[in-house]
Amino acid sequence: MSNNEFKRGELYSFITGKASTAIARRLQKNFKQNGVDITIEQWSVLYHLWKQDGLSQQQLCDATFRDKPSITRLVDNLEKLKLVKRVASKNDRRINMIYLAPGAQSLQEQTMDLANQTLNEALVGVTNGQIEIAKEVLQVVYDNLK
Amino acid sequence: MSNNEFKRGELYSFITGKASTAIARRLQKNFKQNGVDITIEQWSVLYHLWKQDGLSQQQLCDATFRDKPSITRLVDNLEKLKLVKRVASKNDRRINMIYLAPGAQSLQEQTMDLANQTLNEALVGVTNGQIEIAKEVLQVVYDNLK
DNA sequence: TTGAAGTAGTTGCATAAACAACTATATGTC
DNA sequence: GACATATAGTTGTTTATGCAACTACTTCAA
Repeated sequence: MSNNEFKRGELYSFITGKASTAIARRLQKNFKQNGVDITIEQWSVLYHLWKQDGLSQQQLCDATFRDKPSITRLVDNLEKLKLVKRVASKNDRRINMIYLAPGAQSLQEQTMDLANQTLNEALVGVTNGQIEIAKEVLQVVYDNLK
Repeated sequence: MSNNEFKRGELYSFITGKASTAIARRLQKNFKQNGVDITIEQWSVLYHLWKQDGLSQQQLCDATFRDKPSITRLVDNLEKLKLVKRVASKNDRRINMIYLAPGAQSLQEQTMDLANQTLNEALVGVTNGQIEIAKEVLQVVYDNLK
């Protein structure tokens, strides 16, 4: 028997990810209350483009841990909102490069502040040491399964 | 400035819950490979009914951290699969009590085993002490936001 | 006892996810 | 060069979520 085996009663919250659901909902609410009309999923795509503009859809799949149809449709919706644009690559005509549109620039600072603020609300009463360990565990879980 | 403030680069995985997404996907895959044809969300409802049969839809909302429309539709689908049944309460005619149907009994042991096995795959290389701290942090986050 | 407020559940709509099947383009090998 | 294989992206279908608006029933208070 593995020494990591969970007692049955403890399974549920790990698998269902209640905490990250709660953070995402709170961030969505904070976006809305501040007049930011995008979804968390759309924001997660913009987040990676703010780090590096001009990624292919496949690179966005890898960065956001989503499959290709999901990114196709998120980019569809972000294009409708005029926050990104698709540009066909000249080297490889299969590839769409995704670039931030002017409207997205103004969202960066505001949404990053709201995200930091939301995490601070979430982490009241948690020490930095505990946060480090939790992050480590979640990273190992992710690496074990990916 | 809060001493819990995250550096920007660390925001993303906490908010998007990559680890719990990965666990849920792996469990879904393990269900499928073993011929268990239900979704993780449906399983999460059954999970609570196995702990206590005969819960109202509202109690399922609280237990699974979902809103009422979500539970209405999950119960709709579980009823179609003949895994649960709705029974109108006689005391309070607003309430549907949800009971496990015979087909659900046989799933309990198998899916619980698969869930434990999935968690063990996920937690390879993580110590019990780290798991305890991670669980604590996630619980505090949840309590801070709910 | 009746009218207001609260609670349980449902329905409609928009967004998103997973999976399979598909098109178009590129690459690598004979 | 031609064909097999791989890669990038799209589309269709089913399931699920969040929010708002709604119905039905219950409770509470004047």
